[in-house]
Parts: sequence; C-alpha cells; structure tokens
Amino acid sequence: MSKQECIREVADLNQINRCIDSLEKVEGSIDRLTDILKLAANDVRLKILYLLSREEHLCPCDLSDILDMSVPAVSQHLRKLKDGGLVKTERDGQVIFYSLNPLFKDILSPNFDQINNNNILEVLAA
Amino acid sequence: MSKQECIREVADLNQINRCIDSLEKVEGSIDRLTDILKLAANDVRLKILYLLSREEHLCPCDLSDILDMSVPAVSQHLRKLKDGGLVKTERDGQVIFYSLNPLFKDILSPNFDQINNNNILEVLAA
DNA sequence: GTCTTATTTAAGTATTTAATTAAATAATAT
DNA sequence: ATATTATTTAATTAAATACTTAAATAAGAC
Repeated sequence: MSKQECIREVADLNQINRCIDSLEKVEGSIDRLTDILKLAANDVRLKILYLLSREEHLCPCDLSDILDMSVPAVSQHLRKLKDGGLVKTERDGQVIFYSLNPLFKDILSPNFDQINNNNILEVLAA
Repeated sequence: MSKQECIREVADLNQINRCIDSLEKVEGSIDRLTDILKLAANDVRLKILYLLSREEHLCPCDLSDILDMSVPAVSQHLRKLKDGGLVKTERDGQVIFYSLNPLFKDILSPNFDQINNNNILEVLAA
C-alpha cells in the first residue's frame, strides 16, 4: 500500500492505489495483448490478417501480388505473425499456405468487424 | 482486373483479384485502424487507456506514480494519445486531467474486455 | 543429377520509437 | 514580484522497425 508519491495535496490516493492494484491483476494480459497489438498495428500485417479472416489461406507469392510488395518483405511480415502465433502454415508442394490461427480469431474479430462496418471512418467523421 | 502477376500455374487468380478488391473497399478503415492500434500497441499506452476505461480521469503526475516512470515520459505518451484523438483533456488549476474520448470507447472496449476476462492468457495456455 | 520455382534468411540501411535530461510554460500562493 | 508545483517541450541517444538486395533452402520438373 501507499506506493504513491504524487505531491498534490488534492491527489486522490485511493484512486492511485486502486489503479496500481488493478494493473497488477491484469499485467499478464496487458503484456500479451501488447504483443498481439504490435503485430496487428502495421499496415501490411493488418491487411494480411484481414484477408486471412476472409480467405481460407494465402501464400507469400499471392500476398506479394495482392499487397504489391516484394516477396521477402511479405515473408518477413509472415514470419512475425507466425512467431507471434497469429497464423499457422501448411505446405502443399513448394507452396506454403498461411492461415489464421483459430485461437486468435476471437481476439481479432472485433477489429475485423470494425473494418468491415467502416466504424472507424464514421468515428473520424464525427 | 488481372493486376496479378503470380507465376504459379495453380494460382487462384479469382482469389487474388477478390483480395485486391476487398482491400480497396476498406483501405481507409485499415489505415485509420492501424493508427489507432499503433497507439494501443505499447505497454505504457495500453495501461493508460485501460486505466482510463475504468477511471473518470487521471493526470500526468498520478500516472507517473501508477506506472512508476518519469513525468516527461508519461507526458509524451499522453501527447501521442491526444494527437491521435484517443483522449481529451480538461484543466483544473494547474492539473490537467486526461480522459478517454468517448468516440473511441466502442473501438477499444473489446480489447479492454479481453484484458478484464484474461481471455488472452487462456488462449496462450491452450 | 541440373534447372526452375517458392520461400526463407541474412546483411545493410533508413526511419521510427521511447527513454533521459534539461529547459520552457503555465497556474497558484505568498 | 518571487517561489513552488504541474506540465510540456526540446535535444540527445539507444533500440526497434521495415525495407532492399543478395544469398541460401527446399520441392518439383526434366
């Protein structure tokens, strides 16, 4: 208790300690969600994730065409998504198909809904 | 049409063009959501946003104590959140209170729910 | 085996990010 | 006015990002 140091006389010490406590409880979730959001918080990767939410699977070569960027660049984004566990791979001959890890669909689907509904743009316009 | 260049004989050109088209439709939403996610995809800022989802408002000094980091560091994060429109400010004397911009509550609340329910950790464990 | 295709990896570079420290504003109190 | 407090800004630095290019794997076709 009383870890706070804020000097203000009117500082709400209860609030400060309440905040410290509630952060402590969700620390693990925050850290993990930060990792996931970092992966999604990129133009290219968000597009890949969005596409994979609508398509069964896609390969680096296709994505290179769709996103109009080099194959190595795409591949390096896919690697990050795979390292983070957001996507999984399946080989078919020389082609490697990437698909969404179903475990993450629940976490990411609100964002995909927002994209589909153009919610974000409406907020902007407001 | 036929913007694709993928060489594979078995490439699904319909899929490629379908993806290109669907990205075009949501381009604006993706860009804007990327900006928002970039702001949320940081340890410190996600904590600030989470706390502001539970508290009416907080000031830089309080946040400095709660997050155990320097005031200027906190202030610079708050500035980013404000520039992005995620939070708004209200002055009371020398103290500046930051609060969530209600327009963004809908966009961010799924993430806060995930934090509260520790959904993410469950996914990890699976 | 060699050749082609699909993908990944590695090295190099430019940009962005987030902290620290010190200085600058802004409001209040005396 | 000066002093104190709360906050912001600016300059610097260290680390993380994301691309490019070239080289390395891996599978199939011949």
